[in-house]
Amino acid sequence: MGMAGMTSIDHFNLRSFDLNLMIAFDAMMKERSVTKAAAKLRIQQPAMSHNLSTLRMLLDDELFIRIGNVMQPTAKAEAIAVSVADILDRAQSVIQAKDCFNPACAEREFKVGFTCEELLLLPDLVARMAVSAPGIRIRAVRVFGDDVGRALDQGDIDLSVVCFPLVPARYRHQKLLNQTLACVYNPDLLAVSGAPSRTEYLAARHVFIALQDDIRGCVGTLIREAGFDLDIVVGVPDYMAALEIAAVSPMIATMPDLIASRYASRFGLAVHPAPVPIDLPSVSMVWSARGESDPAIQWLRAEITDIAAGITSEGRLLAAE
DNA sequence: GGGACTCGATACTGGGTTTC
DNA sequence: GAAACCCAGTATCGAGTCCC
Repeated sequence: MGMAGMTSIDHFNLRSFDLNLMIAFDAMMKERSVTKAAAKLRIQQPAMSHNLSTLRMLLDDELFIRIGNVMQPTAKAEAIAVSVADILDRAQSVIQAKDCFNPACAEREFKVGFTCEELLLLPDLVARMAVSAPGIRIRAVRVFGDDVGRALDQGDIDLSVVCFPLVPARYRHQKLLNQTLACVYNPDLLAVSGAPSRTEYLAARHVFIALQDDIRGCVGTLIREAGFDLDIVVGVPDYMAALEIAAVSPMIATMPDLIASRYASRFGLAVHPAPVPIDLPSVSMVWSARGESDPAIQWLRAEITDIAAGITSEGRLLAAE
């Protein structure tokens, strides 16, 4: 055994350290299974097991402990995981750096996760690409909560645009847009003149965006937590459906002001600030260390940031009221 | 409780590469 | 060119879990 006597990290240097072990470690952190990590790296399970045992010897730590069917990382594994992922991302970017990203001639598909903000940013992004980056394709993916981090880790998405405030510290993030709460309704169907009073708002029937199980959705839940009990009749999975329902029914649709001010006029709907004191979380962009160093993703981030800045500078219909 | 199944670890082997 | 070494493969075992 060539490494006989090499029992701790004190006894090796980078010259003797197989950097593939870092890839193995990273795969274990992401898959939490020797078999799955092996499949991910396209090697057999014993080879992966051997990699793990080598890592255990070199780092003088169990690194992963089997608990049930899951290989749980130890405190030491957790402590070094972010640094290892960062090193691998940087190495990848160095290797890819010679292919300097040129959007005008690049052929690439980006996978972008959205919780529900694609209507705000995607149309402008696609319009820009049609002119300046015709070889770029965008695949929008629906993501929620913890799925964002998982999808970023596994490379299922290149970056994500989210509207919830909790972003794990290991990911980079940037605030794109502040938003307030708006309500829209068809003035021909709902007996409200001008901006609805709080009494009128609370007395109305409502349609909300409900992306998951609860008919109230995130916004409806915020409103209830603020002490307002609304008669929510319909929960729909997208803004366009809510707008269409509000257009043909005597109902109020409540949604972020940026969506409302952009799309309500197409349905002949009146737009006003929602008369409930709710602070909506801002819209943020989240990406991993890979997105930090990948020139292509850097370009995409810059495009999205620029579009968001344009939306902000256009002025806020509701803020002006 | 016991059998079936899953999954990780270990022993051994063979192919490819490196070193002398 | 032969020996040493490295790496990943197969075969097998044991521990844990699931399900009847």
